[in-house]
Amino acid sequence: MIIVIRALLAGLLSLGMAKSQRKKASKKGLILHKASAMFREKGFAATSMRDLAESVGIEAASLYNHIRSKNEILEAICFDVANIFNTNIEAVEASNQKSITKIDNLLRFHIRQMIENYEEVYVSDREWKHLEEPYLSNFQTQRRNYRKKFAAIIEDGIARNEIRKIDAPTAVLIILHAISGIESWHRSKAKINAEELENNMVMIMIDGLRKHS
Amino acid sequence: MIIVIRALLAGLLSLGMAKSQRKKASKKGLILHKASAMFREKGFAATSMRDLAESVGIEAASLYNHIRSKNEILEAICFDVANIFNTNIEAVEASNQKSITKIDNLLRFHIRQMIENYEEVYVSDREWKHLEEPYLSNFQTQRRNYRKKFAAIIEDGIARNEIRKIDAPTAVLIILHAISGIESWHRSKAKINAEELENNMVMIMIDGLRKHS
DNA sequence: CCTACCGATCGGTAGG
DNA sequence: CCTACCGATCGGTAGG
Repeated sequence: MIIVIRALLAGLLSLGMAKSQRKKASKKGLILHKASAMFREKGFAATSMRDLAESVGIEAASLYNHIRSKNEILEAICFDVANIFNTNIEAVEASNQKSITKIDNLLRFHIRQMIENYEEVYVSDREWKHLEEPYLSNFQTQRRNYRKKFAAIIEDGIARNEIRKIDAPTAVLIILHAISGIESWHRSKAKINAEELENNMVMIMIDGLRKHS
Repeated sequence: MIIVIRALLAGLLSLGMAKSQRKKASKKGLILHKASAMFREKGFAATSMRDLAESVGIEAASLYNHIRSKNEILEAICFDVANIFNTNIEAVEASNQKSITKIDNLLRFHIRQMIENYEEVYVSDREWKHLEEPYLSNFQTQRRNYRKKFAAIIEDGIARNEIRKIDAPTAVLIILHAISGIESWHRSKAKINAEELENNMVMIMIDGLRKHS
């Protein structure tokens, strides 16, 4: 239990740190960050340990002084990100806010994570299929639980008459995937800035496209 | 030009056919369909030609009597899907409907394609990064153009006062990614049926989550 | 952290 | 469509 909390805090801290700090913190941290960038760019399966070693600036064999295997790298990335989101949704759940505000908060947290912690969040979202057992099942369970919590908040909002009558799991699906669209924004040199992007996304998701005149 | 039109029609026809028909049509068709399923499940890079051959029921070497290379398979899948969506958006563009109706149509077309033609659409959306030049650049250009056309329809809706004042490219980003969320629905044995899913998605995207009482 | 190297597997070809 | 096989590259280890 203590170990879980420590791992969670470590994850929060390392991902909250500025990039330079995170990199300098340890060689392992540098490896994880370089790996995130390469896994996002080329995919986990298409990234070789030799590719990764080159971007870190050492020989492939030397990587194994810091990590046990290629899969361990993916595990570290995926579970760090999962911990961050789990911690946040628990805080939001526990707060005494209106449902629509809770959703607004979750939305903005997701968007900011996607912008500030881009490579890791992206990899966690798209490459987790390459995890091996028992990590794969563990991750899938966490994912399912997160969505259930999110859906419960929406259901609650419907019951309180703050949110229109929709299928909550479908709404969660849409929201989570919509946010992953920031990937394209991130890559396209952003015509609009991060704040505008966030406000636009929240507005579209919460109030929709149609103008109610 | 004639070749382009033929390829386009062939794509439309083969993807419009029932699965049994498509499979029987040719061994190449069977290979493409099995490849779509495997590329979706494991990713392009993690799928070997030996895996694919086994699922088709022949030896790996025999695949090369029907296709030229592993990459050619990905090209066939990606460009078939791209053609289908390009053809549709051109038809929608040319129609004389209200902007909000055009968007509704595009949304429903995407959702239906994602449901009926799941493996291929998914692969085209997530695995195109593994295309090689010049196909990669060609595909990216088609993608960019599609989004521009979609954004132009939204801009038009804003100008006509049918759509609220939002950043159109951001809206396109959200919409396209939101729809790819159907992947999760598809895999999760659907608590709600396809029609309900479609209506829920359209309602959420067009009118938002918040209830305007 | 490196050199040297392992067995396994990859995409693909030759020849029938 | 198969058997037999190619060179290249993979993740990872031994030993220093």
